Amino acid sequence: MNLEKILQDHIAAALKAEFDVEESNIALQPTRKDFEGSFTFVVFPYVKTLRKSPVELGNAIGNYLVANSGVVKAFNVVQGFLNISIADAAWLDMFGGIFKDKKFGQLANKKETVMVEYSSPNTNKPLHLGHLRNNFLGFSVAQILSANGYEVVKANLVNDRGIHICKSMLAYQKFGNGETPESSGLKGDHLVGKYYVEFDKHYKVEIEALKATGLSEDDAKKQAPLLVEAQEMLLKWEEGDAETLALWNKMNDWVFAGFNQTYQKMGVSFDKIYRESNTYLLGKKSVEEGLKSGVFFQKEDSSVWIDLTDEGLDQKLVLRKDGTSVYITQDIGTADLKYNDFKMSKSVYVVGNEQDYHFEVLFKILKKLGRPYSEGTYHLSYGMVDLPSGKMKSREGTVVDADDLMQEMTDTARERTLELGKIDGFSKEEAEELYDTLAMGALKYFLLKVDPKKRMLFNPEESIDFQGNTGPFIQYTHARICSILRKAHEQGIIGVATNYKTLHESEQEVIYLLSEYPKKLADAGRELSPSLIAQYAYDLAKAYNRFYNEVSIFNETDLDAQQFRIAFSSVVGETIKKAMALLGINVPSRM
RNA sequence: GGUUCCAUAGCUCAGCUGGAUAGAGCAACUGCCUUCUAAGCAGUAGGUCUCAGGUUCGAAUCCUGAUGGAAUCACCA
Repeated sequence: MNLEKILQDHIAAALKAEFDVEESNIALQPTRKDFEGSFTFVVFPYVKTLRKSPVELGNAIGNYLVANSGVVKAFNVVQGFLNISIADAAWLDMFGGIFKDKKFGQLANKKETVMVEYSSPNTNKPLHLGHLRNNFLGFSVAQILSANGYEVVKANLVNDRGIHICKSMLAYQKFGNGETPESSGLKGDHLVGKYYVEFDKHYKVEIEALKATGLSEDDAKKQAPLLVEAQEMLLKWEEGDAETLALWNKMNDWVFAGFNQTYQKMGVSFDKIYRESNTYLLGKKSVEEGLKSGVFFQKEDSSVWIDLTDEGLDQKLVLRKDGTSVYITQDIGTADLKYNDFKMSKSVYVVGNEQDYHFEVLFKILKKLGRPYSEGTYHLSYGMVDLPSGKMKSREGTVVDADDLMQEMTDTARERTLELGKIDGFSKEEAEELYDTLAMGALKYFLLKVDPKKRMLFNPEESIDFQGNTGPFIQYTHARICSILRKAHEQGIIGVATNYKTLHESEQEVIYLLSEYPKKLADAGRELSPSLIAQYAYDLAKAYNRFYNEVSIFNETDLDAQQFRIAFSSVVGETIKKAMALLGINVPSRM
């Protein structure tokens, strides 16, 4: 049982015993640094009802705690704030519990399945910085939910068909000259992306030419031969035309090979891949069903709609007049498919906030259709990654490519590491692995430490830091701890938690943070927010570094203190490792 | 124009269901490596929490309005 809970119970008991007040919700907060104490209880709310002064109240509760709780050493009352100091023995007792608990930080099995869908790339261009945020977020949220006791299914719904895919196919057919990843040395996804850009280039020329003949911009866009041809290609694809399918398969294979390489470097993975080429026809049945039950209605031109005006939204099309699907139609069908596959109680869609409206509509439709799983659907809507110049735009060449960025990070990590010159004993492979670990640590931490809901800024002119509130800072702390543990092992010093008596202030602060880990994990799971874990890992590393600087281990003459500090360091190291793993970040044992 | 979201130090970000003198990092400045890894530690400086009202013992946090910014409002996905 943690101290906070013990205190809350005793404060409730104190209120009952001293003032006959029933209070079930006792809110504690960490004591501000400028005051003596660890936890603070605010007594203001009771001043009015009990007609006592804040000081009187604080003293009464404080005295009760010292006399009865068994964990409170002292207290002070400043204005309406009761600051509570915890006895060292109680801290150490709690630490002992954490030290023994091999499964510390793994919450109880919830016996529920959650799906986290993330990544969801288009197979017509390579991944960029925005996708990195998406992938890191999705993977991390999956890890966090898993540690919260859920069975997690990581899903990826790949958008591998549609007019945009045909655009790159067409451009390749016309201008590709049989280029392959092998012949050009270009990664598959980049090669395909090149032809997507190529399409746009020629398309624009055609539009200008048509405009010169007097057509309006809109008409020119619709009538440009390349676009018409792409649309014809899409029809052929849907009809199953062999030649078109062969090209589609070939180019998709290239893209998937490229993506897999990128996913591997990113360190993300999936349990289930859905492809839109297999799901795009789903949902039509649901529309028919909804039409019968009156959830949808049909207009004169026979297109099908849903009226969401009573929900503060608009009317929304769910089936075209020619009977073909729109985006949301297949999403309805895919939602059913996923549920049939996994029967999950929650389904998280990690998709950018530009699609807020889409998901609002989708979830309302699922609810109106009476889907049993609709209550568990959640759009994890994350903010865009902006550049100083604003939004990334592929047409203006301002897109930050994922592969390039990861490579640059690795180069920077190599440079920094070699400058510091601390890895003399490393083999070439070990060194490369370290650069990779540090590079991805810096990048992932940078993207995950920010609240997912908020948009964030990335400045390509400034390299991502390796110092301060960063991934490498936390990784460094872990490496330091490993170094201590190696030395302790050499000297035959064993970690023992029980015999130590008097805590250094920095030790107490770290124990407090350790005890908060399960709560932080639960918070992060509830909020689906890796940033809470990132912040926690930083605070823990920071507090440990202070201890490291102020307290010696190997010069300590008291054996009990020494053994405690070894136990203590190993728990901090393990906790840092676990927290970072929740972010998808590895920690090195030397750097 | 309608809807939704955002605004905290020069810059990038924290700030939990309202609590004390609003916190980190970067950048600037000052100390600390003959001692467990200085990718570290300690310190200085930096704020009208966009603005104006309101709610109350108490507001960066809740409410209203204004200003500035973003997203979205396709028979695109």
